[in-house]
Amino acid sequence: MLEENKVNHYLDFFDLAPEELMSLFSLAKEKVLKEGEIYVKEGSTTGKLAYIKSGLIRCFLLKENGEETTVLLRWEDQFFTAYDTVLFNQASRFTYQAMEPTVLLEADYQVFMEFLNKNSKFSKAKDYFLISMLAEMMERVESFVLLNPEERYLRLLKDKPNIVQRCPDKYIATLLGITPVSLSRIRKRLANSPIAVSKKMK
Amino acid sequence: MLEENKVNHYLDFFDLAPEELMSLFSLAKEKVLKEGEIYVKEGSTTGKLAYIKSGLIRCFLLKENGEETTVLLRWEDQFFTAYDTVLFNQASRFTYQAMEPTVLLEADYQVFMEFLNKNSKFSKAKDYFLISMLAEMMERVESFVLLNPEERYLRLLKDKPNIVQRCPDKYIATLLGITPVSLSRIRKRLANSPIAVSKKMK
DNA sequence: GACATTAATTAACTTTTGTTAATTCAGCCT
DNA sequence: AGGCTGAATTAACAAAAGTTAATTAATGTC
Repeated sequence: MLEENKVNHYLDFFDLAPEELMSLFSLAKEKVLKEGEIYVKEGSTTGKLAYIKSGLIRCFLLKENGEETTVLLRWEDQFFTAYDTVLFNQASRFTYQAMEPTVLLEADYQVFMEFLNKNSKFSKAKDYFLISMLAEMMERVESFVLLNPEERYLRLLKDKPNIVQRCPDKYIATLLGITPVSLSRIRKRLANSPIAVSKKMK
Repeated sequence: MLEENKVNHYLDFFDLAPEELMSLFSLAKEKVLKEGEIYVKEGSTTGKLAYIKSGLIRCFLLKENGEETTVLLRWEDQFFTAYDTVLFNQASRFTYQAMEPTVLLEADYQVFMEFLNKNSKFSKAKDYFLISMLAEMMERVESFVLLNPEERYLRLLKDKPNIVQRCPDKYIATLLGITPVSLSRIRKRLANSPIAVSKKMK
């Protein structure tokens, strides 16, 4: 289960009765991951939906040359799925790995969605999470078309400082669409001219 | 209204009765845009949802230096909204402009959503369009973290050749996160070594 | 058809990134 | 403490992208 303050937040925010929220949780089972543990491996076809109670999950793709590219990070209070499995019915091209000790609530995607569809009160919650995810992806697309790598890094630092801290730089680099070497150079540039930082942050 | 084949497709795909689909259309009114016409201007606060019957809409942002960056293209059979207005209740940072003669079906976002929520049969359709949009944004994020500009251009050419054709290169360039000058160079490189093209397309 | 306007290309130059490899740094283990 | 491991930094060079401006091509207008 969730902590009491989160439970109350969801009850209030989505206007649910306690029994309704409980019936949702009854569909999910808890899963504990150690730091570094793989949750979904590339090639997997399990259509699970997971809610992150605590921790940090990294979604990455293994390229032909053996290098990893981090595509997505998900953290506490967010949902995630192996999205090409669930949306396109394909084997997952990505691997999902815990970056920290992580606790998930896991349910079958189809079962969960059908359950949500049966009760219209859940539909608001479903929309909320879908739209949150969509908004986040739009913001990311924006950051790619509007900002250069240095500006993207500064924005990420500003918007999600604790996520940057919890994740090695090499993963942050590929998340930003650049190489770890390049990120290191950007960090050096910024350290040498802190004026530039505040100017760009405005 | 829509053409008959599209109507039939939606009736079938979402398992709706003709009256149900009609009741949806009754919420919307048609709007015709000339080529180049502005549909939503930066700073607008109108929370409309639009379905594109035909045509092509460009969503762009005007930067401080006066340059336009194209953030998003939407075309026939897709929905779109001034998303920062609807999702975050802000004045739109973006302008939405018709690239071609365009016909929209337009409805008030809040009214439309409340209507959809009243009938669970519409919920499948709502999810479908939300998830389609999400999937498209995820694919775009992927293309930014996994591909370089040349590869992004080749992929766009491959996946959406007719959209590339219908839109001036300078808008395609900023959509890919690069400058028009750079896109022109990429096109030249590809023209000079067509072998590279087929290799990269594999 | 000549002119005006805008898009696309080319050129010249600067800045940044990618690549590969070497070096330094930091955490961890026994 | 010493040594191992992987992350981060640095270096050196090649390749690509940004910037500004000039040139060419394409399109529409009178």
